[in-house]
Amino acid sequence: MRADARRNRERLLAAAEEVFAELGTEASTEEVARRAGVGIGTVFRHFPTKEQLLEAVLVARVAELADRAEQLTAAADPGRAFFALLDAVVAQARSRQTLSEALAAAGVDATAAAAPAKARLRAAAEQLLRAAQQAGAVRPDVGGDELMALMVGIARTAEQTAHDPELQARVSRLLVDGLRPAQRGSGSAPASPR
Amino acid sequence: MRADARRNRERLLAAAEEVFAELGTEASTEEVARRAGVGIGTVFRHFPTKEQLLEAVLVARVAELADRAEQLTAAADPGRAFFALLDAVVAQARSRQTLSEALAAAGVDATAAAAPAKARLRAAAEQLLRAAQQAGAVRPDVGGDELMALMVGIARTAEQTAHDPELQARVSRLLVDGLRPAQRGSGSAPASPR
Amino acid sequence: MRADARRNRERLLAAAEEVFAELGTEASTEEVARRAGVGIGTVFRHFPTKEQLLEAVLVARVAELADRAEQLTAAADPGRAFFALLDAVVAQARSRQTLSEALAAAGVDATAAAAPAKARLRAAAEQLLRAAQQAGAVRPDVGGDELMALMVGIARTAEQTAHDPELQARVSRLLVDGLRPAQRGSGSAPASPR
Amino acid sequence: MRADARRNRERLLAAAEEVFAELGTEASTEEVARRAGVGIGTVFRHFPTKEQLLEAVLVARVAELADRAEQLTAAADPGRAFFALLDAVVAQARSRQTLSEALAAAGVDATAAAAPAKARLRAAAEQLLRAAQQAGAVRPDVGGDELMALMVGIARTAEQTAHDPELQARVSRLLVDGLRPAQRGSGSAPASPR
DNA sequence: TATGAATGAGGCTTCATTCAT
DNA sequence: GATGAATGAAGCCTCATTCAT
Repeated sequence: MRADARRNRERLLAAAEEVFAELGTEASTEEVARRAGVGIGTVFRHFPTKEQLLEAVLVARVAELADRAEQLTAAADPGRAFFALLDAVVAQARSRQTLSEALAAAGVDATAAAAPAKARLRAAAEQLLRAAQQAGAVRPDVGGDELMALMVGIARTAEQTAHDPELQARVSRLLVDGLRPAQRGSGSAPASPR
Repeated sequence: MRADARRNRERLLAAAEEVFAELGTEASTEEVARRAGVGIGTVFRHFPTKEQLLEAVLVARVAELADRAEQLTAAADPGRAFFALLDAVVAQARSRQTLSEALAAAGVDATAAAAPAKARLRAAAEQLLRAAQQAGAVRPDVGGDELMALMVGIARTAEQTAHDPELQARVSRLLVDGLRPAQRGSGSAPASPR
Repeated sequence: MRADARRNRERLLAAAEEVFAELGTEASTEEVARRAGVGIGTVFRHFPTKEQLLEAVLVARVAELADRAEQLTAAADPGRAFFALLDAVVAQARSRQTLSEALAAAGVDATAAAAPAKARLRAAAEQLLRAAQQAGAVRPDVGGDELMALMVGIARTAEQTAHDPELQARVSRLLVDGLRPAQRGSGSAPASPR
Repeated sequence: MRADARRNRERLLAAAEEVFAELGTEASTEEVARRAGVGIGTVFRHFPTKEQLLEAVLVARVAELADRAEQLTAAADPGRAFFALLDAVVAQARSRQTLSEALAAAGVDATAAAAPAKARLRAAAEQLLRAAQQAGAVRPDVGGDELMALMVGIARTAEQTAHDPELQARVSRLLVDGLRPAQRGSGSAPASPR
C-alpha cells in the first residue's frame, strides 16, 4: 500500500511539473489529476492544497539544480564548473515560468518546504562561485545574493527566449559574461545577425 | 462629458497599473474598479475585456520607455545614453511582473495594440545601441534581438530584487556589464566557452 | 421640437420592430438605439422601459392587423374576406416571434396599452367571422375565442416555417382548412412531395 | 456513487423542465439548481453549458413523444392512432414554449443531440400518417414535412390556450380537423382558394 | 431635449476543496 | 486509500436604467 501511495505521489509530481510547465501555474488541479491518471481526490490526499502541490514541484526543480551544483563542486576546473551551473539554469528553463518561479521561491519568498533545497543550492553555488573567483574566472565583486538573483534573472530571460534556442544562447551568454573579469574574449560570439 | 470619460480612463489605467503591479496580472477587474473608484461597468465600457485592460497597461509602460529612449537619442555621449536606457528599465521594474510582461509583450507576443509602442522602442533602442557600439562603449556582437530579450531579462531580474534596492543595483550592474567591451579590468578569464 | 421628437419616436419604433424581428426580443436596447441612429438616452426618454418599447412594437403590429381586418369588413365576398385576414396573419409572420408574441399579448396577456388595438382587431375579426359563417364559408361551431387563439397558432406556425415559403403555405392551408365546413376541395393542393 | 449522480441528473432534468416551462427558457441556471435542491456547480457538472441543459430537456420531451408515437404504431385503428398522436402533442403542451421549442428543435434546428429522438419521432409519425391516409382517415395531400410543422403549430397554439382547457380542446379540434378528409359534414364551402 | 458615460445587479462559468461511497 | 460527485465563492461580462453634461 505504501508502494502504491509513493508511486502515485511521484506520478502526480511528474504530471504537475509537466502541466504547470505547459499551461502555467494557473492550470487546474483536475488537469494534473487527469494527466497523472488518478482521481482528483487523490491529488488532495497527497497535497492538501494546490499551493503545496506547486511548492512540491518547485522544490523538486530547485533540488535538481542543487544536485547538479553539488556534483560540479567536485569538478577539476573551477571556472568551467561555475559556468556549467549557469548553463544548467538555462537548460532547465524549458518553458513557462516554472523554473524561474521555483528559483524565485528559493531566493526570496522561500517557504519552509523549500528551505532545505534552497540552502543546499545556495551553499553549493557559493562554493562554486568562490572557487571560480579564486581561479580568476569570475569577478571578485560578486556575492551569493547577487548570484541567486542573477540565476533568477537568467532563468526568466531564458524562459522568455525559449522559443528561439539560438537567441536564447546569445542572450544567456551576454548575461553570464557580466560575471567574468575583464579581457574575456568575444571572439567566439557570432556577429549579431540583421 | 468627454472630459469625465477621459479622466476616468486615466484613473482606470493608473489603478490597473497599480493593482497589477501589486497583486499580479490575475488580480480581479473588480479590484481595479474599486481602486479607481468607479463601478465595474465603467471598466468594461473603457476596456471591453480584461485582456484589453491589461494590454493598455502594458502598452503604456512600453510607451513610457519608448519616450525615454527617444529622448536619449539626442544625448551627447552615446555610451552613457545607451546605459541610461537600461537604467530606465531597471527603474521601471517596480514590482511583480508588470514591466517584464510588458516588455515581453513588446518583444515577442506583441499584440496589435502594442505594436506601435514596441516599434518605437525598438527603433530608438537600436539607434542607441549602434551609436554606443560605434563609440566603443558596447560590445559589437550584440543586435536588436538580444537587446530586446536582455531588456526583458533585466526587468525580470530587477523585479525580483525590487525589495532590496542595493542588491538590485549590484545585480543590474552585473547584467549590464555583460554588454560592455572587454576593456573593463584585468584578469586571466578564459574566453567565453561554446 | 415636437416634430423632432415625433420623428425620433417613429424611427425608434421602426428600428425596434426590425431589431426584435431579427434578433428576438432579447436584443439589447442599445442595438435599437444604434439602428435608429439615436443615443440610448433618447430611447428611454420615449419608452421609459424596455418592456414599454416592446409593447409599443407589439401594439403597432396588432394595429396593422386590425386595420387590415377593418378594411376587409367592407369586402364583397365574406368568405374570401375572412380567409384574407388569416392570409394577412401568415404574411406578417415574417421572422422571429414578434408577431405571435404581439398576438399573444393581444389575446391573452394583453396589457393596458394593447387593449384598444386588441379590441379593434377582435371586433373586426368577429364581424368577418360571422359574415363568413352566414355565407356558409366557415364552420358554424367556431367563436371569437377560438378564432383569436387560432390566429396565434397560425402566426406561430408560420414563423416556424418562415424559412421555407412553400412549406409555410401548405401548413397554413392545413390549419385554415380546419375552419371550413365539410366538402372543401383538396384538389388544388399539390400532392405532398417526398 | 453512480446512483447519486444519476438521481441528481434526473432531479435536474425534472427541475429544468419545470422551470423552463414556468419561466421560459431565459430562466436562470441558478433557479434550476435551487429547484433541484443542488448546488450550482452540480448543474454544470452534469450539463457543462446552459444550452446543453436546455437541449437535454428538449430531447427528453421529443423522446417522450417519440415513445408515444411508436406505441401507437401497434394500434388497431390507424385513424384513431394518428389523431391520438396529435392529442398527445396537445396534452404535452403544458405551458410556455417548452414543448413547441422542443418540437421546433426536432423539426428544423435539430442539434446533434436531438437528432436521434427527432428521427424516431418522425419515422413513427410518418408511419402513422401513411396508415391513416390509407384507411381514409386523413387527407392524402399531407406529407411528413407538413405534419412536423403542424405538430409545432398545434403545440404552440395549445400552449397559448393552456390556461383554458376547454378553449384549448376546441381550438385543437379545429386545427386537427384540417387534416381530415372532406367527409366531415355537409356544406357549400368553396374549394380552398389558391 | 439629446447624449452617452456610469452604474450595479445578475447571469454564466470555473475551480479549489470537501466528503460520501 | 482512491474515487469522483457536490459545493459555492469568485471571476468575467452584459444590459437595463440613471444622470451629469
